[in-house]
Amino acid sequence: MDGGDSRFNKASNPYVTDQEFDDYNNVSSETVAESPPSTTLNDIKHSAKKGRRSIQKRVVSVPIKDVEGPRYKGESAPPSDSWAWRKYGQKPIKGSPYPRGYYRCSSSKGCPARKQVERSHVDPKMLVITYSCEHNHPWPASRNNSAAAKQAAAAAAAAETPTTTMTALKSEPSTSQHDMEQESGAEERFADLTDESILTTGDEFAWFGEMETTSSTVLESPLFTERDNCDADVAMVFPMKEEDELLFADLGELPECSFVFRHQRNVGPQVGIC
DNA sequence: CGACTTTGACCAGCGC
DNA sequence: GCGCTGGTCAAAGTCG
Repeated sequence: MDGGDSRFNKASNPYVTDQEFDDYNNVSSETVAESPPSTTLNDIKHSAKKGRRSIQKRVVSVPIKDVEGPRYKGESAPPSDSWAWRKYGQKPIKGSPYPRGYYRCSSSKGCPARKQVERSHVDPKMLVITYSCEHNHPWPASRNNSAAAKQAAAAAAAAETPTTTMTALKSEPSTSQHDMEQESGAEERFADLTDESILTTGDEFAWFGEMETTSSTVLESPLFTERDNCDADVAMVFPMKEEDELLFADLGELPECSFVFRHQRNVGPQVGIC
């Protein structure tokens, strides 16, 4: 559980607070079907309900600015990615003063993707979003069905020269991150990205090319990383442009940065830094 | 009117 | 086996 510190580095990541770091160490993310319970992770055990499904989880921690939208007066912020999420429950969580909201993907019928949104009890300014999806679940083919996606596309059209930074870490099972980076060339792949670069990482992200001009939008969905299964790992960070902030103002919170953490079998968590 | 949120109840897994 | 807790369901209410 100590690997990945270098990636989850507070020194290099201004948004990683002690609390976040602690949260990461405790509940960062896990693959339920594969998680080696070497430590007593109560939160994980309770939240994962392992054995129920073969699901994978991913924790995204985002800073909160003004998350309270007109319809969202609860403790937790609404989803802020490019997919439609429907809230289906809310529960107070033991040990946390903030309730946890349960959201289900409504971008497409039968989409099993879910996410849990809760404020970090140690840092109320941070929002912890836990994505989960069933293993081998085929993600919806068309993500433009959602209204949010359409608005994102509209924003994309408005953005002339998007400044997009993308950090993608796609791992292969049983490979170290170093090997992974060398093999996948993730860094090299994006090293020479320019403002006009089309962000593509293969078929998995082919759809992303359609949305790559959404510059400012922080896309942080499981849909983002897997289409055919939940094995890929991606951390993406999109700096927010001012004009885009205006465009997205009525969509609720669009955090400037997000961090996608995930444990690998032998790698540890990944982190995207903006 | 449809889509969504809210909220209480119910169910299932886990620890003791 | 029991109690605790998290996750989900479903009815009712709200909003655009």
